[in-house]
Amino acid sequence: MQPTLRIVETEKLKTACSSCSLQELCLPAGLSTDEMKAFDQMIDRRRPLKRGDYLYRSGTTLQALYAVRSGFLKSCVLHEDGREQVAGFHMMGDLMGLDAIGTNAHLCDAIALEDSEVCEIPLSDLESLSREIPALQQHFNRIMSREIARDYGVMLLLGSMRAEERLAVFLLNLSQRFAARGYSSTEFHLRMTREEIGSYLGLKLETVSRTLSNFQSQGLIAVQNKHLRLLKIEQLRELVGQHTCRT
Amino acid sequence: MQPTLRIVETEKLKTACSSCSLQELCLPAGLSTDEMKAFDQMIDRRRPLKRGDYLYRSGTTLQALYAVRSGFLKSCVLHEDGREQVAGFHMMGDLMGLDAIGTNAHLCDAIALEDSEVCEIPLSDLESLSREIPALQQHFNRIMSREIARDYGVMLLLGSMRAEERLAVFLLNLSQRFAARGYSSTEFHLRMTREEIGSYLGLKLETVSRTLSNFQSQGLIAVQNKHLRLLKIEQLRELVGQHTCRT
DNA sequence: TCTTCGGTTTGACGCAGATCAAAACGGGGG
DNA sequence: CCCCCGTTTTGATCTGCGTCAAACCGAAGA
Repeated sequence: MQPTLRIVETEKLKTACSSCSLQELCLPAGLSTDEMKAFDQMIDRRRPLKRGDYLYRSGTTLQALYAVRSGFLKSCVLHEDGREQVAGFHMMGDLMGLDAIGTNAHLCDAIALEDSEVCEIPLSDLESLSREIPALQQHFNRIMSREIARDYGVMLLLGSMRAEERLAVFLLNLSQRFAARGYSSTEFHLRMTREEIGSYLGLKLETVSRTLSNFQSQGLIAVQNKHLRLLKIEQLRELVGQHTCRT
Repeated sequence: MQPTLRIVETEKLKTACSSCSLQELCLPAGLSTDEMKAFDQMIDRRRPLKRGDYLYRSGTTLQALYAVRSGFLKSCVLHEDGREQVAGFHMMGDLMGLDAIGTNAHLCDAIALEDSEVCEIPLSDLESLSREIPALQQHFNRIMSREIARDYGVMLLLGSMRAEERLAVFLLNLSQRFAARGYSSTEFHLRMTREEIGSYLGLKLETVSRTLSNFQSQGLIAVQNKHLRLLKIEQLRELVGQHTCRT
C-alpha cells in the first residue's frame, strides 16, 4: 500500500458527508445510506479559507455551490457606486451560491469572516444526481425555498422595523441558529463588526453600537466587544413588534 | 361526440401551455414539443381571480404553485402585530408560491390587484415531471434562483437607498418587466396604490406621492393618478446611485 | 513594555422622511 | 347628473437615525 493512497483515503474519509456531523442540517439530509454514498462521491473537494478570503466574487461565473463546513462567512451585494449591503451571514451547514444559478454569475461577494472550510458541490453533478434521488431533489428545492422565505423576513425587517427591533430580531435569529447547531443559544461570539451588522440591518454602525448599549443598560443582554450573552430572551422577543411601526 | 366532451376539449386547448403566449417567460420555457405536451397535462386548471381576491393566505398549506396568466397581484408578508410589507408584485409569466415549498405553508398573502387568472401547477407533479425532463428541472432551479437574486436587489434597495433612488429603481424595474412582456416600457398603468408602493419600498405613501411629484416637476416622468409615462429614462437611471448613501 | 491601528463607544447636531392635518381628486353607484 | 368615499396631493411640524467628531479600547507587532 502506497503512502500516497493512504493519504487520499484518509482525506476522503474525513470529507465524507456520511460521516459529517452536519448531516442533518446540510444538503444530503434525509438520504439513505446508499444515496449518501452516491452523494459523497460528488463532493470533489473541500476548500479551506482564511479570514478575509473571498469564496467567490460578484460577477464571476458559478463554479459550484458551497456547503459551509466550519467557520463563518458573509455575502454582500454590491452597488456600482461602491455601496455594499450585507445580504446574509452563513455558518456550518448553510448552502451558498444559490443566487447565481439563474444567470450562472454570482451577484454577491462571499467573504470569510473567520478561518472557514467549505465543501464544493458542482451544480451539474447535483442536478444529475437529483434526477436519480427524488429525496435529494426535493430537499434541494426546499433549501432554495427556505432562502426565499428568509429573504422575505429580511425585507419585512428592513422595510418596516425600527432600529431596536431590527437588532432584537438579529440577535434572536443568531441565537436560534447557534442552538440548531448544538451551540449555546444564550452566549456566543459575534464574528462580524458593528459595521457589518449595520449593513445587514440597514443601520449605521453608531446606531448598532448605541442600541446594543441600550439593551445592555436595560439588562437584556451583556456585551463586551464581540462576546455576547442574552440575558432576557423573552423580553427581547416582546420588544419586537410592540412599537408603532415606522412604515 | 358529446357536447360535454367538446367543451372540455376546447377548455383544454385554451389552457394549453403549448399555445400560451407567455411560453417564453413561463415555467415550461425551452421545452421541446413533446415535453411541452407532458407539461400541459400537468396543469389541471386555471383559476380566475377578481380584484381583491386572495390567491392564498399566509399560514395555509401549499396546494400548488401558480403561474400568472393575466392580471396583476401582490404578495405581502405579515407581522403578528398587523404590520404588513409588500414583498413583490407579480404579472403574467411570474411563478408564485415559491416561498412555501420549504415548509409547505405559505408565509405571505397573495392578493389580486386587478382581475387576474393563474394556472395551478401541483408541486408533486412538477417534481416528478422534472425528473423525466432535465431541462424542466434546470429551468425551475433557475427560476427559484432568480427570485433569490431579485430579493437581494430589494434588500440592497431597502437597506441602503434614499427615497428618490428607491422610486427610480421601482419605476425602471416595472418598465423593464412590461417591456419583456411586449408592452410599452415608457407608458403604463400602476396597478397598485401609493400605499402599496410605499410598503414595497419601505416608505410612507406621502413620501411616494411627494417623490413622484418631484420627478414630474423635474420633467423625468408624467404621472396622472395611476397613469404613468417615463420621459427621461436615462436620467432616472443616473439618479440611482449618484447620491451619498444613507447607510 | 510601548506603539499602532482597526474597531467601538459616546456626545452633539442636522436632516430625510415620518407624522399629522386638510384639501382636492376621481370613479362607481344611485 | 350628483354624491360619496377611497385615494392622492400638499403643507407644516416632529423625530429617529444619520453625520461628524473625539475619545477609548484591545489585539498584534516591534
